[in-house]
Amino acid sequence: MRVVTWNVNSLKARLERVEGWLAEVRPDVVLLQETKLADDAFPALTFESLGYRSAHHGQGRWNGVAILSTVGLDDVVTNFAEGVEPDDEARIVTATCGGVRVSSVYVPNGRALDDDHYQYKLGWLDRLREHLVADTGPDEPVLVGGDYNIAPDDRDVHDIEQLRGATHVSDAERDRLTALYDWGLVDLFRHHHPDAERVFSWWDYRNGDFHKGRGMRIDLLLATPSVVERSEWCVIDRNARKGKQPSDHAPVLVDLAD
DNA sequence: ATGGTAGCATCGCTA
Repeated sequence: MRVVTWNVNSLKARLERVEGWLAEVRPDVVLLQETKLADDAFPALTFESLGYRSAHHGQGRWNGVAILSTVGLDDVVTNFAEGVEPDDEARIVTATCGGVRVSSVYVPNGRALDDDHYQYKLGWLDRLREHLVADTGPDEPVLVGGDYNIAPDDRDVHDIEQLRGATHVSDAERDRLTALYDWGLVDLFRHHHPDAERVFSWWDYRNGDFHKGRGMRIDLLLATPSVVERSEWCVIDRNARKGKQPSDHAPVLVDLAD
């Protein structure tokens, strides 16, 4: 079973590229972020024609997350699970696909450490943990993938000194990530590439950052131990960031043994 | 120190 996460930065602007990539890579489960679509504008029929069932949680204009699956799509939960304060924005959707409880998450950016949006980000990450406690357990097969807008450690950014005092690398954000690890999640890319440095999943459109190798690894596939054990391989498809009208994020892939 | 690009939707916001 091949599972991927990809922040597409507008599914409307990216649909052709996404379709082409799906035809080439043939993932079984696809976690999308930043669809920027209302639910009634989500191209479910397009994906159906490619063999995918889908669940979308959108609001139009901004945010929006989706799950596509060829291996079943059951018990869909939009927003946080029952018992967790719902979020005003469309940033999480959860479903059971091929026996794995998967979530597609789009963690708030944070903007700046002194911005209210940063407090929203920290609170959102607290609620993500509460969601996991309410929805499932670490002994279950769980995979929470998406754009976390956090670089887990200093090897996951191009130049840590330049980023001091910025979001994505602050202690408080990384503490929230650690809380998810403490619950039972493991960073699959880091698990498979313990020594990797400067391998990124996002590059700013500006300043030719992609071509200069200046990015961050902020798109993560986090999984519980039973999924980690089944994982054979985890990569970031940097090629998908190339060419005309790319998303500013590259997809992250994992293959799970049956 | 600033502003650079992209998407959506306006004449600014978000990233």
